[in-house]
Formats: sequence, structure tokens, C-alpha cells
Amino acid sequence: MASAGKGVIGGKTVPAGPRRRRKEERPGEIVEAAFEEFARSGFAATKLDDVAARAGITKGTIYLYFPSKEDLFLATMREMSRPSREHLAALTAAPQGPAMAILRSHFTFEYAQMVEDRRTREIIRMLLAEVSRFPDVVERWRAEVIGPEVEALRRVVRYGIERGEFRPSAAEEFPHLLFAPVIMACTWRLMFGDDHALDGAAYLEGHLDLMERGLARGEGDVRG
Amino acid sequence: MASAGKGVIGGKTVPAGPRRRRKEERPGEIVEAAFEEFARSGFAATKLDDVAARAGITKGTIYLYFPSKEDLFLATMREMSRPSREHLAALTAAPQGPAMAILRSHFTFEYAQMVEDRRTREIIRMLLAEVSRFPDVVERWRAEVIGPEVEALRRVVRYGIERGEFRPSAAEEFPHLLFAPVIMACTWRLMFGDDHALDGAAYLEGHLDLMERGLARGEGDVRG
Amino acid sequence: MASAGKGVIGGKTVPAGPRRRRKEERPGEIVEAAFEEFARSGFAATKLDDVAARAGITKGTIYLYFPSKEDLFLATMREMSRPSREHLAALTAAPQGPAMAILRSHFTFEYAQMVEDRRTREIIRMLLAEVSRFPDVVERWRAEVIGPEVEALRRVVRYGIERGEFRPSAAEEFPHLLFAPVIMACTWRLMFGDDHALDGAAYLEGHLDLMERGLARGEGDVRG
Amino acid sequence: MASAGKGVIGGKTVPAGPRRRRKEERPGEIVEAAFEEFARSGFAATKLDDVAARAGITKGTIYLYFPSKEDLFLATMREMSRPSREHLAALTAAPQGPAMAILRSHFTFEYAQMVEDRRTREIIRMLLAEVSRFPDVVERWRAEVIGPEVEALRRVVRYGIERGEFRPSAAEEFPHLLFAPVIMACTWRLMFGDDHALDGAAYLEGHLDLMERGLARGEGDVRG
DNA sequence: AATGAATGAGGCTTCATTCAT
DNA sequence: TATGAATGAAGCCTCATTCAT
Repeated sequence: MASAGKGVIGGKTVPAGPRRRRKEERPGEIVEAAFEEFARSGFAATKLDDVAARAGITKGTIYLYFPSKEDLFLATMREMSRPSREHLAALTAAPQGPAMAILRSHFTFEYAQMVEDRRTREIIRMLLAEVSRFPDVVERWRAEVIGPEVEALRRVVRYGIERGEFRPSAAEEFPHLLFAPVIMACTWRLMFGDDHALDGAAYLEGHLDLMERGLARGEGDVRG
Repeated sequence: MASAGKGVIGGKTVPAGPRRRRKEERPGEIVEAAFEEFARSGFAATKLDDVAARAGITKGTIYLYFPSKEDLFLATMREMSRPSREHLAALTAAPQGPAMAILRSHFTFEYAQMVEDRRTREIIRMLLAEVSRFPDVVERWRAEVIGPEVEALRRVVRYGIERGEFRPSAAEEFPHLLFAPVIMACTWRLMFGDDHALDGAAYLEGHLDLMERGLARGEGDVRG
Repeated sequence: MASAGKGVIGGKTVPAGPRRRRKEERPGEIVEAAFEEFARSGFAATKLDDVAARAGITKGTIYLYFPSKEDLFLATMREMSRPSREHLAALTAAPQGPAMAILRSHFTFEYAQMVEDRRTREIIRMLLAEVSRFPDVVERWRAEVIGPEVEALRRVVRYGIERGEFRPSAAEEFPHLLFAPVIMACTWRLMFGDDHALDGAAYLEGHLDLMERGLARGEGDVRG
Repeated sequence: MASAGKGVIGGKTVPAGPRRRRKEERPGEIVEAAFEEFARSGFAATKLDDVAARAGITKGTIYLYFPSKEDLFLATMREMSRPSREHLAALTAAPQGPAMAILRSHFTFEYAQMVEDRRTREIIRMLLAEVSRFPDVVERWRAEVIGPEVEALRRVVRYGIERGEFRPSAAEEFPHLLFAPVIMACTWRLMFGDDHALDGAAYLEGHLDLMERGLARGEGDVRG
């Protein structure tokens, strides 16, 4: 047992073989496991025993990397919402070409992200479920992810209006209206499970179509 | 707390001391308190002690009316989602007049219900948060509340298409697209609190405007 | 409901009818019910709710007659072991006729009492089960019931020896040996239930036969 | 208590502090402590706190080894009745020599076991006290311990009759009659405590003497 | 005398956290 | 670094007891 997974190379003991545990990967593995459990059961009902079991380690080991369950939760949220955060950069670039093309491309990405990627979906669930216990997490997510997203959308809408592609509409004040179907599909799937999920491609196309007609300058519209 | 001692209700002195009896009202009071606590903390993190304290009774009393915490939760969900259930009847009536008027009236109601009424909002939160523990509750809600709602919307859209008011669109297959802004406003408020709530009237009007333009038959649209 | 079970005779309201509750009988009814429950579950596991339900009253009523669960238990034991106590008088009379006849008559009675009467059997169970909680009850039972019984048997044995019917034997010092088969049948039935009960009459006859042979002066025995 | 801090076992220092680890010995220690408490107070009135305190651990530790109080009770009964179970093998050997010698040897053993060994005695008490809560335990004990015991006795009695040593008697049908004094001494001691215990050796001799006379073929008895 | 709603102490059980190895 | 036995605070639930009606 003392020698399991150990090898001797050059007179020095190093971790080796399938049982080798790469210490740099441990926190990630734990966070991974924690995510699954937190997503399934929520913060309070999640047992560190289950997290440990899923990560293939023992409960005590978690405490080598995270000082408390709460910290583990925070780390998990931080880690799992990183993709969303990173994507934002692309959005803030100066808009070019037809505004509708930008929206199309943006929402196509957002569907993949928020509806089809289970990770992001479950982040949403956790944010909703644990606001009162972790208001800071939600607030940071609002400030760093959703707020900028809304702003970016607003800029695109304005850009569309300016270039005469869109009519003036409430979408300028409430870009949320454009984003809403994404949230709808996301919560729908969160609630009713993958079995009742809305057909992705068709739903997305429907969304884009309605949005386009909703935003578009009509025949008789006066330029705003 | 405010009611310690004696109280006067309807000009009649009623027992209101630490040991007052109120068989009729107790279950309601408990469910009321339970709702607040469950909404705040979720099922697992809610302490029956806190529920009792909020209801002005002691823990043991809860068990006179509900056999377990789980049953209390179920009763709470049932009780609190009753308004939504009852409203459905109105929706299923045969459509009359402009389809857009029906949608306007319907969504006006839905905003009041799902966005402005805290009760309904919090029900949504709980459904999202506790699916894995109470799948039956969610399933029943889908079958009895949301499913019929979607169906009703679909009928209105078809009715609008038939009378030439609306163009054919994905809204027929996915009435969810029309409903989405309600869900968006609901989850937005659930997440970010009343302080960040979207301006109700303006948002609703924006929604209806975009929807109308999105659904409406355009100048060059071919009928059918 | 206010008039249930009430009658008016001679201008005076009196309890009447099948629902009449005769207050003199209440304590007895409660003790009766308590006995069943204590016998089934033991002191600690018995719920006053169940006692009340069995007695057809409510829990609070018990406290009108017995100040505590413990007192109820004591009263139950006292009440239920009364028959044994009363029987003792008969035993202490001066012996007459063949000693064996006395023993026969005595054990016949004891079988009926300790083996066939469920009440007495269950008293034994409770005494065994609750000694450490109610040592006084057991002590009193020993002093007032079992002790005298053993003494009485001893006197009969001595009487038998004196009249040359029995040989001297350990039964003089340990009349328990004669009594043992009764206890055996009693505990057997307590443990294994009525379904596995030993055949009463045959067993008793067997007991008496073996006892007679065991005690009897043999051909070669020297008079002791 | 005596072992707080460090202890020396077999010349080796072992951890014995408040948090010592003893995976191998723990279950045994717990069962040991549980036995004492269950025997003293019965299942319902026994507090796991007390069991833990007696075992020198805390309540939570019990649950590392036993999933519930009930399981602990079952394990305790199983463990504590093991000696009785193991002894049975010896009984089933083919009888040799005088039947009375076999009986003498057997009952000598049984006295040591059921009367003088506190463990076995208390097992009897628990069986009697908890039948209604743990019928299976009792049933298994009947099937595996007492049933075979009775059968073995019956074989010896028959063997004695066959070899002309015993007369035919009810002991053949009811070997319980022979066994009864053991049970009597056992319950006597259970009820009245060690202070009132019957004098072991004399009582046993008395039992054997009466039994021998009771079973023996007399001068005038007809064979068979 | 009787009710039965209410209480609150106490028990079983869970689980985050600690710590000796 | 990793383990996993041990801890102990806390939560759910029960039930003897109280008390206003």
C-alpha cells in the first residue's frame, strides 16, 4: 500500500502509473465532482462525502484544497462560469456588417452555451437557488457576465437602428426581450429535463425569425 | 410577536396568547410561514424551528398538521400554486376578437402573476431548485399549469393565423417564444432582487410591441 | 354533540345511554387499556396516545386520574397482580389430607393462573422487563406474592415428609424446583406466542407425575 | 475512563486519547457497551448517548459501525447469543453411557450458561421483553437454540428409556419439564437480582436428584 | 369531567470539520 | 499529500405533560 502507484526514477520517488495522482489536477477534479453534486442537490443537501466519492478521493482530502464547503461552492461557481466570462470579450468588439447578422451569430452562440451546455444551465439553476445564501456570487455574475451581455446587446441594437436596419423599439431599453427565449429554453430544460427539451435548431430559427420581424424597419416606418 | 397576549378581531376578544388554539387557521398560518422560509433558503436549508418561529408557534405544533417536513413542503407548493391553477380556466375559452387583443390581455395578466406576484415568482424558484428532490411536484406543475398554458397560447396563435391577423411562424410550434419575456422578467427578478427589477409597464409594452410586429402579417406576406 | 348521551329525568340532566361515561369506571378502563399497551410494548415504548385511543378517551383524560405515565404503570401493575395476591390466602391454610393432593390442586390452579391467564403471564413479562426501572414493584411482588408462595409450598413439602408421604429432598430447601415447570410454560408462551404453547393438560399431568415420583418415598428409603 | 491518554498494551504504546483509532476493536467495544445498556434499560429506554459514553466514544462514532439503533440491537443480540449457539454442536453427538450421566453433564453446563453467565441471562430477558418489537430475533433463537436443545434432550430421554434406565414418562414429549429448573433459576435471578439468587450447586444437585427419581424405572415398573 | 391543541425537552440521526497517522 | 476514524453541533421528529375551553 505504501508503494502503490509509486515509481523510482533516477533515485528519486515520483508518482507514476494509473494510480498516480497529479496534485495539480486535484482541485480541478474536486471542483468537477462538486459541480455535479451541487447541481443535483443544491448547496445544503450536497454531502461532501458524495463529492469525495465522485472524485475518487476521501472527504478529508477536500479540506487540503478547500477550507470549507462554502469555499468549495464558491470555487465551483467561479470555475464553472469561466467560459461565459471569457466569451464576453468577443461581444465587446466594434460591430461590423448587418446588425441582424451579429445578433444571429450571437444568439447561436448563446444557445449552444446556455441551453445546450449542461454546465452553464446548471450554473443558472444554482444562481437562482442559492441567491439568498450567496448574494455575492450572484451579484458578481450580474456585474461581470449578464450586465455586459445586456450592454453588448444594447449596443448592437443601437448600431442596427443607426444604420437604418432596425426601427426604434423597446429592445433598446430592454435588450432582455431579445435574450428572453434563450432564458426560456434554458429554464424549460432545467425544469422539465432533457426529455422535454425544445427542439434546438427549430426553436432558435423561430426565435431569430420573430426577432428579425420584430426589430426590422417596416415599409411605412419613419426613420428613427 | 405583535400578537402576543390578547387580540381583538371583529370586535371580539380572541385568545392570542402563547398557547392560543386555532385549529382552523393553523394549517394556513404554517403553510404561509413555511413558504417564506422555503423560498428564502430552499428545502434542505430550511429549519422547521424557523418556520415555527415565523408562524408564532413551536416546532411540535407543525407536526399536529403535517406529518413531515417533506409533506409540509408539498402542501406549501400545492397551496401556493393554486392561483395559477385556477386562472387557467379563463384561458381555455373560445377565442373572440383580434388575436392580438387576446394576447395582450393574457400577457398583462401573466406579468401581474408571474413577475409582480412574489408568491408565484418564488414558486418558480422552488420548482427549479428542487426538481431532483421533488420531481413529481414539477411534473404535476408541467402537466396542470404550464402545459395547458402553452396549449392555450398555441390556439390563440392559430386563431390569429386563421383570421389573417398573424403570419405563419414558429410561434405556432413554439408558443414559448411569446411567453419567454415573462419568464425572463421573472427569473431576472428572482436572481437580482426587486432593486434590479425591470420596469414593469414599459417592459410589458415593449414585449407586446415586438411580439405584434413579429407575428403580424406584413405587406408582402402571402396568406397562409 | 352537546346533548349526546344525555337524558333529562325529573328535570335533572343525568348521564344516560350507551355513551354515558360512568366516572367510577374510568380509572379501571384506563388501567385496562394501559395494561394491554404496556404488555405489548413495555413501559418506555408505550405511548399514552395509544392507551387513550384504546380506552376510547383522549390523552388529557388520563391525567385526570393518574398524575404521570409512571404512576399509571404502577397502578396497572398493582391492579393486574391483585388476583395472584388474593389467591394466596387459600394457600396458607393448614394442610390436610395427602400432600400430593394439595400439590396437585395447587399446581392445577397455578397453571390456570400463570400459564393460561394472559394477564398474569404478561405481568411476569413486565416484571422481568422493567426491574431496573421499577425495582420496588418487583420487590413488592417478591415479598407479597412469590415469597409467600414459595413458603407455602415449602410447608406442604414438609407436611408431606412429616406424614411419610415424601422423602426428604432438595424440594424442601428449594420449592422452586417444583414450581419451575409452571414458570417454564409461562415464559415459553411469553416468548414464542400462543401458537407454540405447550399442550396444557398433558404438560401439567406430566409435571405432576414426574414430581410425584421425584418426591415420593421409595421402597428402600429410610424414613427421614 | 481509566484509559484516557496513552496506554501500554503488550509493551507497545498505543493511542488511547480522546480520538484514538481502533477500527478493529470498535465494533466489539460498542456491542459490549450496547449490551450493558440494552440489558439494563431495554431497547426503547436505552440512549445511544449512554452506549457511547460507556464505550468511551461519542454518539456519532456508533454510526460509523452500525446504521441504526435497531441494527445495533440486532448485532448485539447476535453477538451475545453466539456462545449458546456454538455449544449446541456438542449436544447433538450420539449418546453414550448412562443417560443420567449425560443429563447431569448437560444440565451442569446449562446452569453455568443460563444461570451463572450474566450475558446469557440478560439475553433471555431481552428476548422476553422485546418479542413484539423484534419477533424475528426470538424466532431465530427458538429455531437455532432452544428448539435443538429440546430435541437433544428428547433424544437423551428416549435413549434412557431404550436402555431401560428410564421409565416412559411425559419427559419424552415435554423435555421442557427437565429443563424447567434451569429457566426458573434464570428468571429468578433476572427478577430478584444476584442477592436473592438461589444457591447454585445445591439447587443443581437438588434438580438432578429430583429428576433422577422422577425419570428412573422403579422396582415395580413394567419395562417399556 | 373531558377535550385536544400546544408545548418543549429529549432522542435518533446526519454531516461538516478535525486530526493522528 | 492522503486517509478515514472520530467528533459534536444541529436538525427532524416524538411524546409526556400542560392548560384553556
